[in-house]
Amino acid sequence: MKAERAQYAKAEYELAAFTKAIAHPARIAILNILAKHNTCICGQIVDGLPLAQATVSQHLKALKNAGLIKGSVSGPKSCYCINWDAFEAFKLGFNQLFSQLNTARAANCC
Amino acid sequence: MKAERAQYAKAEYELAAFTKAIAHPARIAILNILAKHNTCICGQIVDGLPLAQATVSQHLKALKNAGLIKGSVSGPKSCYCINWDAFEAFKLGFNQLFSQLNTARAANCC
DNA sequence: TTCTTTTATCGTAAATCTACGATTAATATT
DNA sequence: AATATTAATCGTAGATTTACGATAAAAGAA
Repeated sequence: MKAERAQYAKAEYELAAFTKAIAHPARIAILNILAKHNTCICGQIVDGLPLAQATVSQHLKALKNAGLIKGSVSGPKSCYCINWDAFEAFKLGFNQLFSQLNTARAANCC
Repeated sequence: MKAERAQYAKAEYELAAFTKAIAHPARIAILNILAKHNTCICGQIVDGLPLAQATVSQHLKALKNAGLIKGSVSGPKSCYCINWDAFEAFKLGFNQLFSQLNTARAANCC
């Protein structure tokens, strides 16, 4: 792999990180579960997924690292919920990047 | 790896596929270039990226496979442009999945 | 204290991704 | 026809991701 010798724009890195975090059906399913509850839920996530507990924990970690969910662990229980602010930030970044959408579209396109 | 024994919702697969396609700064940079031109551009993409031609071609292929860009190859030249319809579809799916955003947010959250 | 429950972490195997140089393919150009 | 240009494809090395079982940790219940 190339030694990351050149760069992209900051916004590009950020959007890539965000989309990478949700680029897996299991993680989207987790977000769905959290969104439906719209409150902190403790456990119950593993039950709704076709994955081993360790794997779900791993996915949760990924989502948390990306800032998409918030979680408070207290002893044997963990509570997770969606970090809506992060999603709003993403929405903004996404729209900024592709603001042309819904306005002008190329007519002379393939 | 588990033998994919269980599934997620169709919408979850689709959104995951979409986000996976743009989960890389190089591919977002490509989309940016295309969005700025807002018309078919032939080549010029490699020049704007810190990657080898083969790698860029690979990324273009990924974007095309995901349906995010359209491309017409004619001999030694290739023309690419953004498939805006796909982006609108994504926007829809994304908002569907997280429609709670901007409406009710959990007060009793972590 | 000992057991149970819940979840994170460790170690690891297999799959996928990312990058590259080299080559091939398809046209233009000379 | 021979050469040059442009971009796709091939083969491949190394990194990352994804999944799992096993284990550890943390706290409540017995």
